[in-house]
Amino acid sequence: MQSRTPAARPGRPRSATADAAILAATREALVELGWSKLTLQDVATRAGVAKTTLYRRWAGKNELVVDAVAELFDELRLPDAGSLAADIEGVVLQFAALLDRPECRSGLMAVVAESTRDEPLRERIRASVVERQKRLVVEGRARAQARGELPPESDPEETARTIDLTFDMVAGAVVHRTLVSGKPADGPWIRSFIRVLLLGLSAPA
Amino acid sequence: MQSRTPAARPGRPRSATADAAILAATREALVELGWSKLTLQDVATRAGVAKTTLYRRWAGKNELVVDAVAELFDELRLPDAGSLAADIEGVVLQFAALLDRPECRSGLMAVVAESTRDEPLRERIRASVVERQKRLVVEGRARAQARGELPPESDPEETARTIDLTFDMVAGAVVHRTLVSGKPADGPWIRSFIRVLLLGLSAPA
DNA sequence: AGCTTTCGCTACGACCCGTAGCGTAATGGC
DNA sequence: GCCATTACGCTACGGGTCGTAGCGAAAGCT
Repeated sequence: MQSRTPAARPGRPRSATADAAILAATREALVELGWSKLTLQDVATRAGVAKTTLYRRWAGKNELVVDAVAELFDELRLPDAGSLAADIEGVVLQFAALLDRPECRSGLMAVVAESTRDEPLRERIRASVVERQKRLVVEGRARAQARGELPPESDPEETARTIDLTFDMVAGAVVHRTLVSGKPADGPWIRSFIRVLLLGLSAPA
Repeated sequence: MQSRTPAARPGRPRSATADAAILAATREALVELGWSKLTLQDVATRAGVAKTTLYRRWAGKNELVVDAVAELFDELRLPDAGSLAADIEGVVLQFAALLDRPECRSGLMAVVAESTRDEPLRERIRASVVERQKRLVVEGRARAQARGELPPESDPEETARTIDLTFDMVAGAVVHRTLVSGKPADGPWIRSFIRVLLLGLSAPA
């Protein structure tokens, strides 16, 4: 994602091993210390590299944590469970498991908070974390429409709005349940959530 | 909320004026600096008090910011607009306006992130911010059931679960839309959100 | 008055930040 | 193989914040 110049430059290339060690050390420090007490000094020591190496690759703590957390979201997959409700349940279970990991809990919300006053950081989060999640919504929605479980749409703008709305409702509810209410997004909760999402609050129990 | 001892202690009482000045200065610093660059040094100077006074009243930055932000949530009211959809729209509009204020954006998410590794802080947020919002859901739900817009429930445990779910879905969606997706929770968005919330995604357009 | 608590002020050691400079290691171009 | 170029480890630095301690003065309660 850095650019289209994989190795066009002369000179000694950057160590990919160091990159992986630094990101792993960052997650380790997030687990033990949390975001606010995490220092680049400490991360460098854990990773076995010099502090200056960190500053050569990342602008600061925020960018480093975004990259470290973003790797976790690579694991998200959309299972084909046969029905829309089952597909959503599968994805949300994975998402809830991610939010259960301490390196994700403390890191993700912190950088989102920072991104409210840092537009480049917001864009970095959008590209490496949010977009990866939203793609699952797009695929799941396409499948459901093909199965006739969701009403089709013709207007592309209306479709984009519906996808955005669905994404904000699903991700927002799970995040709020987990991090604000502080209760687990487990199977029973997810199923009642999906019922409301698909049928609405007005539907009888 | 501190205890049942309003002025039972002898000696010089704490200055209520200083309290208000400190909380206002905290919000001002949040707007100008954001959470991560906010220092208690700076807040004390803005408020015209000594730094040591801050440490006598608050354990640290997190607790101070929670109290400063919590005051903003006092403004939330549940208007009686005649229908459930209109009531929700009124509340969500207020909530979106709150999240539009920079002192709220940067402060609220940051302390929520911190609360993932600080149980007392989580409880402080729950009591002074979350509970205040949830009460709006409880009232709105009661009104809607009285009007016959929502199915009644007999099991009190089931009722509590439904209220929690509704709260997480509403607050989560608005927060995610505003802070993660970075788009405004304006009138059109709110109305399409309410449609899905009440009728579900399966409902035809 | 006398007691108690708060307040402003100063000072302190500890820590982290972000950068600079140096010598050395590793690679690509010739 | 040689050289230019870049990455790396290391050390050191000024500047800033943290959280605490100690002091004398101020302000309220009884």
